[in-house]
Amino acid sequence: MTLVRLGYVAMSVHLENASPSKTMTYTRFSKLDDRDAAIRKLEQIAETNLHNCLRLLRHNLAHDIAFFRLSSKLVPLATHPDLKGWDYIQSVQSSLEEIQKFLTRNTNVRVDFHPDHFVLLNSPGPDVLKNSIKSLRMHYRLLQGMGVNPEHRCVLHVGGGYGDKEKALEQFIHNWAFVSPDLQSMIILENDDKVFTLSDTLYLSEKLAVPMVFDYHHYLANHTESENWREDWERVVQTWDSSTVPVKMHISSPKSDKQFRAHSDYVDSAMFMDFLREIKGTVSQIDCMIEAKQKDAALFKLMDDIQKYPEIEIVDGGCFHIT
DNA sequence: TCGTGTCAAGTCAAT
DNA sequence: ATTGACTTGACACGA
Repeated sequence: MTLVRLGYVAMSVHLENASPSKTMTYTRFSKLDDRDAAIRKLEQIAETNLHNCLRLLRHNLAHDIAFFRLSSKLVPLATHPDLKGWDYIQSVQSSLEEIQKFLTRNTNVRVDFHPDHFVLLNSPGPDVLKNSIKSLRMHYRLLQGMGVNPEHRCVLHVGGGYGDKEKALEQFIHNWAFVSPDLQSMIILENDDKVFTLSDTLYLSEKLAVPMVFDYHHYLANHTESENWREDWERVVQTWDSSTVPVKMHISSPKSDKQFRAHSDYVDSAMFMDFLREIKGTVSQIDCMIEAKQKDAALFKLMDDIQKYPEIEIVDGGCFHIT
């Protein structure tokens, strides 16, 4: 028997006016004459985002959803070079504490981050690496501010291929040494849909002792003939052995045959069931992050779709057993 | 209030 | 060498 919890990404299609990603672009910021007022505006936006984030967590609680990806755009321009010295954490301290209170009361809730795709740890460019580390530091501070243990809370892809995949993998290992241990401990790695397959990512995960997030959709889009995810599944699970959080994976469905890599509105329940039948019993618990255009609506629909299967025993709105 | 264009980021394919 | 696609949500602006 395996306990499965479903989660969704950053924003709700049901909760209105609750964006956690409101922003101000640098172009607009730089056009404002009063810099102090502009920074106060940024702080207001950040507070609104964090407040909406808390509203989303409450919405999730009301629907028994205990797994959630936080937006990486909570604090606009936090890592911009022109805002060096801005103590953005201090400015949103009270909002972070509100979230901390919520998470302290609801210790079963798992939150994590997936930084935008320009956070690249295997880049051969020193500036790209430096900016990536800066962004990771922001994620780390936000987690700390929310009272969340940052360990294994941040999903990254391996990065760019740079025309030589083997070299790019070794570049990751090389660059890893420049990432401080506290940031290293925050990271988990995911196979991607164009360059780094399950095997590639597993290689890094095992070498660097970083848990691996298996993305089934990416696997379908990007794997070699010799690869069969079932053969590697035990190794994926083992990368989580020393973690304090359960095994995590990503679930999504192709938009179409033509746009196979793009995310569909909803998750195909038959495909999901096929997957679950293969892995049931191999782990006691697995958290599945649903990456679908319809966000929480896709989660609700999937819960609804799978209840008809006899091996599924619904626990609550976002959680079930498979036997 | 609706649709269209712009904004950020880095990589990569195309020209 | 430069440009545009890719991706995604939000904002600016004009109708």
